[in-house]
Amino acid sequence: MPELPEVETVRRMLAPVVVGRRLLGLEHDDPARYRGAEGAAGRRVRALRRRGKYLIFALEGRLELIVHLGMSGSLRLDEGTHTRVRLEFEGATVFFNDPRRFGRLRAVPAGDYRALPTLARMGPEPLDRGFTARALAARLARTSRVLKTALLSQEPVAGLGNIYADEALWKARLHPARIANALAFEEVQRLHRAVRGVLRRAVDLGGSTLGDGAYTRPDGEPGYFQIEHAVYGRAGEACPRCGRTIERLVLGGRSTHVCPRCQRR
DNA sequence: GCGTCGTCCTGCGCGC
DNA sequence: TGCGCGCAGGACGACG
Repeated sequence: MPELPEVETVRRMLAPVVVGRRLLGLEHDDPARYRGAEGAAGRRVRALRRRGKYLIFALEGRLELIVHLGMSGSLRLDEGTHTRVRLEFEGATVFFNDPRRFGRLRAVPAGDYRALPTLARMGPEPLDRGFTARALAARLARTSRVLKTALLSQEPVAGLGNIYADEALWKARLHPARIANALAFEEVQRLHRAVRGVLRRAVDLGGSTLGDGAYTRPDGEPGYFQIEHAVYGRAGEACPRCGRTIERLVLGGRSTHVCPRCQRR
């Protein structure tokens, strides 16, 4: 499923194709789901940005086309079997492929994210220089949720989904059911390092491509970070750090993977 | 204001 | 082989 590394990979590949080009039109057959996205048509793309898991087409006239890939969405340069939206640019067509229809497209005035509360409340970009352990600690201190749920909310830090939250917590040796505002600063520092390390490495490898959800890059090629997953999707296998069997539990309704020895409550 | 839970949607794997 | 069921997942609105 597309999280920060996958969305960043898409952004890097798509930017040379669309930036500077005019979005001529936008075709879809689901007005309820993609309502308002047509307002983006006719405008030139000034930049293609990413904020957390959101792709932001910055258009002329201070408008933004916001794309969230949901759990199964991809932006492709070839038509797939589940194309939901066709974005016609000058000289190129981009296909929004989304089997499970969890993805969203929306045109909004630049910076006006009232209709997108998660984007409006989004925490700092983890790979930015300004993202420090202190900043993470301050945001974790605001909530009494368990760590896993807190991280998935996008509020302590942007861009983590189920895969990278599990991987980062394992790397930081923190149990996902720990209470966010009860961490020692030294533990927050470990989490801060782990989040950045995991995401940087995943961006370098083009993200994760798993059988289910089947994220691919715009050119149809897979990412390779799944080969390095330590715990996600590996219940029953040996922890790569200590050899203990990895367990699967459910937190906040999401499957969660832990090493019971490395990650103590 | 905060946290939790149900809902959206569809492909896939499993059991019968 | 074929059918039906349950699960997976991110964001968001409803509710307590």
